[in-house]
Amino acid sequence: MENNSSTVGQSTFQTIKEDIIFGVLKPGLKLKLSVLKEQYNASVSILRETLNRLASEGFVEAKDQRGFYVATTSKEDFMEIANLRILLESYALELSINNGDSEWEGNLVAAHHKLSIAEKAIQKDHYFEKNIWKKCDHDFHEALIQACDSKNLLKLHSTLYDKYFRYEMLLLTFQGKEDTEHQDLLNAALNRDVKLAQKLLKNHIESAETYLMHAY
Amino acid sequence: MENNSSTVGQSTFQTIKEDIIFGVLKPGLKLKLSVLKEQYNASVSILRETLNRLASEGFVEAKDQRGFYVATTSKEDFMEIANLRILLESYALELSINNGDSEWEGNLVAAHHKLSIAEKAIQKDHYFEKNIWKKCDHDFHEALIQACDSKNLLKLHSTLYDKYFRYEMLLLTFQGKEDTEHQDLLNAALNRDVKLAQKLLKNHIESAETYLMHAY
DNA sequence: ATATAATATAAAAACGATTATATATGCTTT
DNA sequence: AAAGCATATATAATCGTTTTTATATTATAT
Repeated sequence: MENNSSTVGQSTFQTIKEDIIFGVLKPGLKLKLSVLKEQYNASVSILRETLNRLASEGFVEAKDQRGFYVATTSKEDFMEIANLRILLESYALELSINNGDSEWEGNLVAAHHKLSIAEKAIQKDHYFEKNIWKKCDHDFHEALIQACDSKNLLKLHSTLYDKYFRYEMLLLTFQGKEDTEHQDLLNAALNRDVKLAQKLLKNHIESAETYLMHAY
Repeated sequence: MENNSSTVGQSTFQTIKEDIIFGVLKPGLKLKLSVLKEQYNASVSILRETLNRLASEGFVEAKDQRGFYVATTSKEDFMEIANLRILLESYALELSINNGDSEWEGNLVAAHHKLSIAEKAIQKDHYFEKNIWKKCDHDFHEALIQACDSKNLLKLHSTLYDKYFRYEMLLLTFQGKEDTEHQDLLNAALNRDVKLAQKLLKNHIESAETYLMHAY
C-alpha cells in the first residue's frame, strides 16, 4: 500500500487513511505519535497535521490533551452513513443524469468496463488486491454522478463513500455476489431513467447494508 | 472575536475560522505563515495544523508546495452550498419532527425565543454584534434538527451552515427583514407538519439566496 | 531584443527539541 | 488497610530551526 504523492504530508495522509479504511488500523486504536513515527517514517509535526485532517474528516477522533484514536465504529454510525450516502448519491445521480453529455456517458461505460473486469478477477482469485477493486468500484460510482455539476457534492460523496467502504472492509472478507447490480445501474443511467436508477442505487446500497448488519 | 478554548490549537482554529466566515480574511487572500504568526500569536506548526483542518473543511485552499489561501467564492459555489443545505436540512428536519420528544420541543422554543430577541436587537441597534445574532440563528436551525438522531448529519449540516453563512456575511451588511419566517417555521415544527416545515425551510433559504445573488 | 539558463531569494515543508499536561506509581497519614 | 496527596513518567502540545522547493531576477547567448 505504498504511496508516492508529491509531499511527505500528502503521502502519509493517504497511507494512514487507507490503513484505517482497509482495517489495518483497527477502530478505537490509540494512535501514539511515537509509534506512528516509526511505522510511517514521518516526523511528529507531519503526523499531527495528518491526524488533524483525518480528524476533521471523521476517520480519527482527537481527544483534547489526550491524543488521537482511530474512529470507533457502531451499528448506529453505519446506518447513518448508509442513509446519508443514499440521500446524497441519489440527489447527485438525478442531477448527473439530467446534465450528462456524451463524454459523461463514455467515461461511465469505461469505468463500468474496468469494474466488471475487476469483479471477475476477484471472484476467481480470492487474493486479488482489494484496493484495486475498491478503486474501480469507487470510480464507477463517481462516474455515475460526475455530471452533477457540484464540486461540493462530489467532495461530500467521496468522504461518505470511503466511510461506507470502511464498514464493508471491516465486516466481511468479500461479498462477491453483486452480479448484475452495477450493470443494471449503468443501463438505467444511460437510458436517463432517473427514478429507476435511484431505486437501483438505493437497493444496491441497502442490500449490502442489511447483509453487513448481520455481521454485527 | 477572542477565543479561549483549552489548547492553543483549538482557539486559533476557532478564531481563524470565524475570521474567514465573517469576512475579516477575504476570499483568495494568501495566508502567509510568517504573517499569520504575528497576527494570531501562534507558531508555524500550530498554524499548519490549523490550516490543514480548515482546508479539509473547505474554508481554506491548500495549494501543494505553494501554501495556503482563503477559499475563493463564486456564484456557482454559493448555489451548490445553498442546494446542499436545503437537501440535508430538509431531510434532517423530517427525521427530527418525527422523532422529537418534549425536551426537543422545549429546547426549540427556547432557541427561537433567544433568536427573536437578537433579531429585534439587531433591527434597533445597527451595530449590534453580528456574531451573537449568528450564534442564535445557528442554534435555532440546529435545535430544529437536533432530534434527527444522526451525529454525522448534524456535523455535515453544521459545516454547510457555516459556509452558507459566510456568503451571507460577505454579500450584505444585514438583511433584517425575515420577520415571521422563523416564527412560522417554529409553529410548523411544533405542529409536526413535516411537509409545511420543509416548504418553509426551502423558502427561507432560497429567499435569502435570491436576495444575495443580486449582490453578485 | 528576446529567450533561455543560472542564480538569488522568499516561503513552505519537514524536523528535532522543549514545555506542559495527564496518568500511573508510590508514599504518607488516619 | 484504605484514601488522599505527592512525585515520577509517559505522551501530547508547542516551539524554533533547518532543509527543500518554487518563483523572481539577472545575466548571457543567439
